[in-house]
Amino acid sequence: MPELPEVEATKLHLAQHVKTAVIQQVIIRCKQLRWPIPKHLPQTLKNQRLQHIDRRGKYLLLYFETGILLMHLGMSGYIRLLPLNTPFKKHEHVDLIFNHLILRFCDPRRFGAILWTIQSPYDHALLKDLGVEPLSQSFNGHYLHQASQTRGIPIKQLLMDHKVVTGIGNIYANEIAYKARIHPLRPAHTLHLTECQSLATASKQVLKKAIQAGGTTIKDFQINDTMGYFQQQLQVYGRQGLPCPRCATLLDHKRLGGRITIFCPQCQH
DNA sequence: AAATTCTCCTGAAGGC
DNA sequence: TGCCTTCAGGAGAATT
Repeated sequence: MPELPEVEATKLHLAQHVKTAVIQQVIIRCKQLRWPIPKHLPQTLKNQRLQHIDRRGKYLLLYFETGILLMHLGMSGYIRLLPLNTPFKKHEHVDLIFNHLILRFCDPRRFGAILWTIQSPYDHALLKDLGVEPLSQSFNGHYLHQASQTRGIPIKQLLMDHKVVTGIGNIYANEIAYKARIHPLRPAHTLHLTECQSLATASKQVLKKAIQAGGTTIKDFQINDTMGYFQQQLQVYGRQGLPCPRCATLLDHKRLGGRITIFCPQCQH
């Protein structure tokens, strides 16, 4: 599912192929995503040039001349760039048709979003309370330690709290805790500064590596809903009951707020 | 304020 | 073979 690395890879992909392109037409085949897609979008976007593409957390920001298109991929969303006149399939809900290709938004489970805003996007209700970017310098051991002090939830859930640090979902939270050798169920306020530093460092390493893997995949236009960009590199996610790659102890798992949490009972403390 | 639960949706997987 | 039921998950909204 798309987390920060997949969204970042998508952003780079779009920047490479559709930046400065002009929209010819917008087709909405299904408008009911997480929220309804604004009805006026085809009319508003027609003939507008895509000026800039950005990312905040898991949100893609497409800057046009009169406003910004906010896109979120939810948990099953993906974007494909296709030749003009490519027939659509099931779940391919929206086409932004440029003069040289189609930007096609697909999302089987429809937890994604496509919204339009004319205000500063960082003042938008969905973005204004987001925490720091995990790859920025602001995200470090001190910051995480500070944020942990008042929280009793498991540290893994804190890593997934987008008001603290944005863009980390279930898969990468598991991977990060594993890499840092921190037990994901540890109450946040029990973590020492050095442990928070390990988590911050591990976060950057895991996410950067995943972005590279995603970028490689996307370059070949292989992007689709079944291919995991980072799947080959996952150490714990989806591997419950299998041996820990570090010490061969069988990986344990627990449900945490509805999310599967996998860890090595031996080498994560 | 912080934590928990509910909600949207579909496809895959498992049980009988 | 086929029809259930369960689950997975992002994250805002509603509750506790």
